[in-house]
Amino acid sequence: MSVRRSSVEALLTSQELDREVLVKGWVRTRRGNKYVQFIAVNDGSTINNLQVVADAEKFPEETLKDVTTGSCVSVKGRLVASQGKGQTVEVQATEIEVLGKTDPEVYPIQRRGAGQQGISLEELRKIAHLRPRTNTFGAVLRLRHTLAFGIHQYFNDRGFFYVHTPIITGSDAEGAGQMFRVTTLPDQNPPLTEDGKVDYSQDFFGKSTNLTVSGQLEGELAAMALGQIYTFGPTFRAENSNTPRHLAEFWMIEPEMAFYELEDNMDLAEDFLKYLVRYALERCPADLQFLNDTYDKELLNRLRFVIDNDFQRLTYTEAVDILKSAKQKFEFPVDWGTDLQSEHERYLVEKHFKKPVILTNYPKDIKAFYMKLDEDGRTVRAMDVLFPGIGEIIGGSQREESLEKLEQRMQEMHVPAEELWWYLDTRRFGTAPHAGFGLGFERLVLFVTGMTNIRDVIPFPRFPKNAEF
RNA sequence: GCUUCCUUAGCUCAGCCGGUUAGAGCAUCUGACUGUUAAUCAGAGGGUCCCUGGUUCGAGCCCAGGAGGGAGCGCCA
Repeated sequence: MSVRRSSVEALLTSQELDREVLVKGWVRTRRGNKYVQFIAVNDGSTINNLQVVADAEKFPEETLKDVTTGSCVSVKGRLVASQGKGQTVEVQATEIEVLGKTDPEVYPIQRRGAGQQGISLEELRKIAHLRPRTNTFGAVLRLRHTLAFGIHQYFNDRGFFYVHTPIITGSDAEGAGQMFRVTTLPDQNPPLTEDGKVDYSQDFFGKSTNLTVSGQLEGELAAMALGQIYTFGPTFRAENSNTPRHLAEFWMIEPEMAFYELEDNMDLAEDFLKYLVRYALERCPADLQFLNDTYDKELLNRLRFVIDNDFQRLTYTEAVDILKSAKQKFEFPVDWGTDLQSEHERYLVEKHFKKPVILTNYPKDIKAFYMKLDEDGRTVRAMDVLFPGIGEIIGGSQREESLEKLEQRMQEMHVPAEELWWYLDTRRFGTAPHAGFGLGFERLVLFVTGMTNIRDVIPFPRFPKNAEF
């Protein structure tokens, strides 16, 4: 009778010993002597490896020769209590088949030796197709999955509906940055209009189209019918941003809620982030422990701290006062009316309050047209959630529900109202107070994994001058 | 886009004031060892010193330009 394949995770946590098992995975290391060989096998189900023990005499020399770091093997054997000290169980192999060989002279991911640093994260970026086979990227990708799943879990449990907003958009008025053009017109000699410009009326959609920079405007449409919704999809920014916190292609979560005001929005954002951190701690303890031990000894403490403490809430105006009376000297001056610099945000989060901060009620001139004006007419009901190390993780606001005020803001900020006639219709027909925010998914993964470069928390990062793989 | 730093073996890095044939650890290969744990021990192979040009009797090292990468800043999530 044939034995079903077990995952490494299932075998390592199994209470049923002394039974026949089948396991398949990739070889991390092999060591031993001419009599006994130890093969560390990993199949991605867990960060931990399964130790396969092979009596060298029972296997042809050619077989064991091909069991090299990076090769793929299928092993049948007996799951037994380990005689060695490093693990509780191991597999005594009876059959080993090499499913895929690896030339160790060429395979770039080799184990590192004692006291060695090993391959760097920068080097691994050049081999992004193989880096999931490392402990680090296995841990990061499992955490990424877990967080994505947790997001759906959170919203589904609370009656939010998942809405798919378009990835190709016909409006370039969203104002969230440079966009990538989508076209099927030929690169050579595209059709031109009479005044010599490219004639997009002959393009696929009959107009100029781009990749989305945000699903928010469409999300608002859905919220004004379904009540509370969220989007979770890819987002594209053609900005030439060269930092460890920006990608040209990233994933964003954008909840939008009818009848929510700014306070409700903040409550949701804070509860949501705490839920996700807790979710990751509960589901991925081994991966987080590895990241904590390997990269950042404060990671687990920081995650627990976020769960256990209220976020500090204050207005932009209060923040400016704190910064102005701060003893620290800033490279850029603090002035009411100008946007805060990274150094200012970092001071508030990392030095002054030493906890996540929610800044609200920014001056209207530095925020988007759709944010609701405060009574005083100077500020808007915006909120930014600032986290240590990564800065703005969430940006959101209560939306302007008054048609007249919204139209006036659009005029002031030169947003073409005719292009957004459909957006304005929500204010024209049964408008309601509503609010929402955007969470950068990779920034969340950055925070939870303790990685320091956003290019290391997405499988295949897209950034200026880089679209390999 | 701006500022700044970096680029030497598969990887992580040394390389003196510009001076013969460019080094180490790990990895890889060969051998030894009957239970290893980032195995150990012995040996071997492995280099377009990022590219182009210049200065010099002589350049890994100095100069100029270019490419790639990191970090900081801007833009933002």
